[in-house]
Amino acid sequence: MDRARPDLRPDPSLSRAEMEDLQREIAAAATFDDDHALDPAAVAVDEAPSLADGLPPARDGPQERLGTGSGAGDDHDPEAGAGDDHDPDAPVVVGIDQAFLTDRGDAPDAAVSAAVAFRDGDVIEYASATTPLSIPYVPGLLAFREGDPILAALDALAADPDLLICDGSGRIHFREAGLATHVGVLRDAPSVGVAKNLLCGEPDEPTEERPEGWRTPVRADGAVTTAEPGTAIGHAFQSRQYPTSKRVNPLYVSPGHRVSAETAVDLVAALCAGYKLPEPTRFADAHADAAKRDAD
DNA sequence: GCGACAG
DNA sequence: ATCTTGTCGC
Repeated sequence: MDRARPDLRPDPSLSRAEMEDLQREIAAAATFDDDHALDPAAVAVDEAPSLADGLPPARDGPQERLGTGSGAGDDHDPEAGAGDDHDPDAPVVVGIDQAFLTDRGDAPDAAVSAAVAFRDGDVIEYASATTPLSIPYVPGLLAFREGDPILAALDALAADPDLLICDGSGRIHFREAGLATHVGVLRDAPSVGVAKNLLCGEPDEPTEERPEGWRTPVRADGAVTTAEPGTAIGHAFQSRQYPTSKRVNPLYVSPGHRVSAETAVDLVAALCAGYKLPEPTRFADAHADAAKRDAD
């Protein structure tokens, strides 16, 4: 069945009031439960792949990738020709991140979106797309600035995502409709939001100086207008910590769509392999930067 | 009116 | 997010 909702696209030309109304529709269409039995153990990344040798060539030429409806984007397959895939039936996890092109004279600012697909701990595909930006960043309305660019990168990806890891909030949002939730509902794909800063809500416990692996629920506060105060909407998660130097801040993980707050953190924990960011996000971040550098 | 606010 | 070298610590 096709439950994707392309009609709920985060159109940047909407008025602020219309954007907020659309987010309430997104939240209503979203589900913050585990309908999709995604087992964290099935997507776990045990050993962090090397960022150095994992990235695609600086400049991608025409791609002979079949399967995706073509796109305005460049992609690359690092394993082409080298058949060392492990479990071809394991779930595909896609990390997404953006880099930005600004102050380019006449050219408008643009977002360089990267999507990197992982399966059974290995990178199986890279894709990216450059999209002009029409509106500025406004707290709470991030999906209207980065949504279309993200969808363009996903369109350039041949792999079919079983889980999307977005950079930003999901349910931890004023109307429970953050970037991860918006993208997840549009594609009807399980999604999780991973943010480096807390948008709203209140952690159950102080987050300072916590050991690696520590987590605490983030509950709705007065800023979350669509949920009863106290509702668990995500978690603060200490994904990495140095033995001596105590400086790493926790990640703020929340459900995007079709995943519970508990499973969302479990999935992110399983996707972390020694670095602060989960591997799919770490690779998407690096690929977006590389694609940006190569922009002419 | 003031504060708070993902990327 | 972005502008950016060195530098402290494991």
